[in-house]
Amino acid sequence: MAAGQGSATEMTRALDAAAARCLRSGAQLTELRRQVLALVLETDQPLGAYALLDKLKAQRPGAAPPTVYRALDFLLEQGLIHKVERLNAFIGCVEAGHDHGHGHDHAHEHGHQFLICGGCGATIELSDHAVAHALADAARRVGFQLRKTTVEAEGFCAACLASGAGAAAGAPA
Amino acid sequence: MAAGQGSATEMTRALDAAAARCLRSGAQLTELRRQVLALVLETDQPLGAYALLDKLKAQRPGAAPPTVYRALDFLLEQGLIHKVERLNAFIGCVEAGHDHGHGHDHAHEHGHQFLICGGCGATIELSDHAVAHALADAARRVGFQLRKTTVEAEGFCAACLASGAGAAAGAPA
DNA sequence: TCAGGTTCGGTTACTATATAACGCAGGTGC
DNA sequence: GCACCTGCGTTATATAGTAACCGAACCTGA
Repeated sequence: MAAGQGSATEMTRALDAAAARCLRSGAQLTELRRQVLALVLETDQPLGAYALLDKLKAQRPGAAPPTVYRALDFLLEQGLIHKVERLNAFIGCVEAGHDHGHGHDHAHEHGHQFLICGGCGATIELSDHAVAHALADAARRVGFQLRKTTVEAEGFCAACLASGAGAAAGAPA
Repeated sequence: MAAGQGSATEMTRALDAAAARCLRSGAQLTELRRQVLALVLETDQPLGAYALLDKLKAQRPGAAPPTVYRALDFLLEQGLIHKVERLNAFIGCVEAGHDHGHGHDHAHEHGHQFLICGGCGATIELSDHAVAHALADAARRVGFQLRKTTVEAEGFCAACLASGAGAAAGAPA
C-alpha cells in the first residue's frame, strides 16, 4: 500500500528516466540519490526528512541527517521532488515521470500547487496554469520577478467530504 | 529603522484596534499577546519565533519558547499576523490595521500572498483576488474544499532588480 | 465563603527539523 | 606527484516546535 509507483518495473523506469534527465543537465543521479528518490516515490504521500532517514538506514546504516538533506537538495534542484512547506515534507514530482525532451528547467517552472486534506492526509498535486498565471500577473504588477512559487492549501478532499469527515470541521452540526 | 509602524502613536493605535477586534470576537489581547504583536509589527520583515523570543526577553526575562508560540498561535487565529511558511517566520497582517467593522472571519479569508525578495529579504504582502479565485476554482474542479491557503513566492523585488542584485541570478551576463 | 470551572502563562523537558564544519576517498587534468 | 573537484561519512550544533505539569487570577453558583 501507499505505493506511488505501482510496480518495481515502473519504479525502475521512473528512476532511469530521472537519471537520464540528470545527465542531460550535467548532474549525476548517484546511488544514494537514487535510493532517496526511490523512497520518496514509493510513498505517494509527503515524507518528512527524518522519516526518510529511518527508511534509508535500512539500506545504508551509517546514514545521518546530512546524508538525506544533501540528497533532497539535489533532487529539489533537479525538479524531481517538491517540498511541501506546510508539512516540512517531500513528495515526488508528478511531472518528473513523463520525460518530455527538455525536462523543465526549474527556472521556467510552470508552477504547481498542493492540496492537503486535513481528513486523510492525502496530498494532491495540481498543475493549474490559471493559478500560475494569476500569480505571475500579480507579481509583475508590483515589479517583482518570480523565481520559485509555493502554493499550498489545506482543506478537505472529495472523498473525506463525501464520508462526512469534513462535515464536523466545515459545517458544524 | 525597519519600523513597520512609523511612530509610537501609530503603533498604539494599531494595537488598540487589534484589541478592539479581539474583544468583538470574544477573545482577549492580553499584555503578553500585545507585547508579541508589537514586536512583530515593529519589524516589517518576517521574524522567526526565536528571534522574537530574544526580543521579548528584554521585557519579560522569564520568556521561553511556549511563551511566544502560545501568543503567536493566538495572533494567527485572530488573523492579526501571518506565518510565512518558507521562512518559518511571522509577519503582521496588513489588513489588520484597517479596522473594517467585521474584521475578517478567518473562515472567510479572502486570501493573501507573499513575495519574498532573495536580494534584500523584503517581504511584500499582496491580497490579489485573481490568485485567490484561480486557486479556489482549481480546488473546486477536483472537489476539494479549501480552508486555508498558503501562497508564497521567492524572487527579486523591483528595487533589487533595478540595482542589479537580480541580474546575477535572474539573467546571466 | 468555598468548591468547581476556565483562561492564561511560567517552567521543565523534550521532539523534530535543518545546517555547519571537517575530512577523506575517488576521479580528472596537468 | 600535485592541485582540484564532487560526493559523502561523521560529529556537533543550531533552529523550530510541543507536551505536560503547575499555579495564579478570575469567574460562577450554591
